[in-house]
Amino acid sequence: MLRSKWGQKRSLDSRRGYHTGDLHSGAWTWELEIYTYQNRFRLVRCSKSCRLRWTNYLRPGIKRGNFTDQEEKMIIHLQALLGNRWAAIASYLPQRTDNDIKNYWNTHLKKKLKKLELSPYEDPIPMSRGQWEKRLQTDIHLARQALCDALSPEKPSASSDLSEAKHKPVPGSSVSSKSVQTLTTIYPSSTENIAKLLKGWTKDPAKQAHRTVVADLSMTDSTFSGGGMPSNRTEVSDNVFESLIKLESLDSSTSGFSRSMSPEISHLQDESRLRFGGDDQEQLSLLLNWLFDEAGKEQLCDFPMADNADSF
DNA sequence: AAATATACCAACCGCTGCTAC
DNA sequence: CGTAGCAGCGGTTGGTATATT
Repeated sequence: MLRSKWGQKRSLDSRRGYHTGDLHSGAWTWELEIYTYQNRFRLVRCSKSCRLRWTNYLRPGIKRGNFTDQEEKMIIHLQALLGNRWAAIASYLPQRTDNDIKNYWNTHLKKKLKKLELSPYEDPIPMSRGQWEKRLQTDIHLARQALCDALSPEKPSASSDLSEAKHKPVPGSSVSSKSVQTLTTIYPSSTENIAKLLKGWTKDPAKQAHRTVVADLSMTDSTFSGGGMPSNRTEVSDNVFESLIKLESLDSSTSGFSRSMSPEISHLQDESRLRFGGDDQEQLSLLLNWLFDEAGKEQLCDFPMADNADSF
């Protein structure tokens, strides 16, 4: 029988005398696999299939098997922040492929969350989906506010709101006064990250902006449909910032998360810390222009998410 | 033991963006 | 500027293993 797929299971491969693991450990080339399959089954794979096979299955360093609790939490958290952007989520789990994460989400986590209707943060006290969404939005609000303050030169008392927040923890929010302090400490590096990320954008703002729109339009969020998640360009861009901030916040609180953080992000952080050692305001002003002028239809500081959160 | 249902996940499909020409 | 080729992404499919009846 001519199989239409590479061989579904490792055990099946083994029964055929074909061990992907052997290829891993040896001097593997994907040409070898093409050769093997073509001679064994007389199949001709297109380059796309081969690339996919490589990136999702054969690439060295891919971790297989069950997801750990830590990984599971990260996926849930990142999915909430980034939506179904599996590639982006996978960048924070270097050993897992986007396909793996996507499958795991669709087959396990969706059901799990639906069944339990609990907070993905796994607080000691179970929380309903609505409560969890409210808390998430409040967290995002605080992070957004922090970013706004950090970026706004016209607001000398930049952290006033935040200082207030320190004294008045938002009910239901997981951002305690302690974590707010964490946010305070992570402003600079977050700003730097954003400026760094925008570095590419500044090369061709129109294109990058278009990409963002396209990316957002193609984004669907089954979990949070109608839950106040991003629905336009500005918000989705903000979401990236929020995720950065949030992730850094987590970084401060969970070393495991820090360890598994995307090497790219880590690199950006390191590099930007060096770059922004002085008064490199150019990047910052570009960022501000982008945030407040071009995308000024919806001001960053309007905090629409907060309004939504209040409506719960 | 056989039939059926369910779970899992590698691979497929269609789309978009980038690059080279 | 238009086009072809390629890479990457996310949704979906369908083959297989396992559980249940």
